[in-house]
Amino acid sequence: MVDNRSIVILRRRDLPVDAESLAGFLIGKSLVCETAGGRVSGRIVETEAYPPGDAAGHSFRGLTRSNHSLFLERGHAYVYFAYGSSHMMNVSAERAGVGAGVLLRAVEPLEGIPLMERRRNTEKLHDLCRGPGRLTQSFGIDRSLDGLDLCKEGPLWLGSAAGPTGVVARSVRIGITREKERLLRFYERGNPYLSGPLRLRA
DNA sequence: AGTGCGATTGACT
DNA sequence: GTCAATCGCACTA
Repeated sequence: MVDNRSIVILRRRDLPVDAESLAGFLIGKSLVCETAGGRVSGRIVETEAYPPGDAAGHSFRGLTRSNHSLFLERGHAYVYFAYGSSHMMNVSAERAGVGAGVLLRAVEPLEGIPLMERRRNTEKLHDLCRGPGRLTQSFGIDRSLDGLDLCKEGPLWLGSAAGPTGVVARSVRIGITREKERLLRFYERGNPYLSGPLRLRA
């Protein structure tokens, strides 16, 4: 069972200074969004690392107007808009000036489920936060939160684990064409709220 | 100024 | 399982 009162903001010094380590570290931790609409939160159950020099990463071609948040000190939000329909959220993952991120791919809904249902226009618990575009929709995350410090009080922050974390497994990343063989996707084994094909959930 | 392409989703066979 | 919608951005000229 989950106890919301035990969730506290993660301190930056607790975050590993490395995309791959951070991606594993974030499994089981909390994501909390508090806006005018209300408070929603969930348990991070699936992430992907996009380390420095990774040809699949958005920082690969260097600093640009839209990807600058990836180059912020670890623990900042990088939010971008893809396919004309979906926002995706990353956590910047290295020291300042180095471009790297951890993509949040799935979250287990905890608080604010009715609000998530309205934003997603479905009452299927499974489909609320399963997938990078879906979880940002449920949480109300868009480009206005790009660059936000997630280790600080504010509308969006990272919290400690609200309960025990299961076995963390890894696999290839989903939906990319370059460096597709690298095992940089992390997930809580067997969790029912994971995205991706069944064979990548066990 | 024009072009091509996604770290996806939802609808459909 | 397949497939099209959709648009911001980087790249070419």
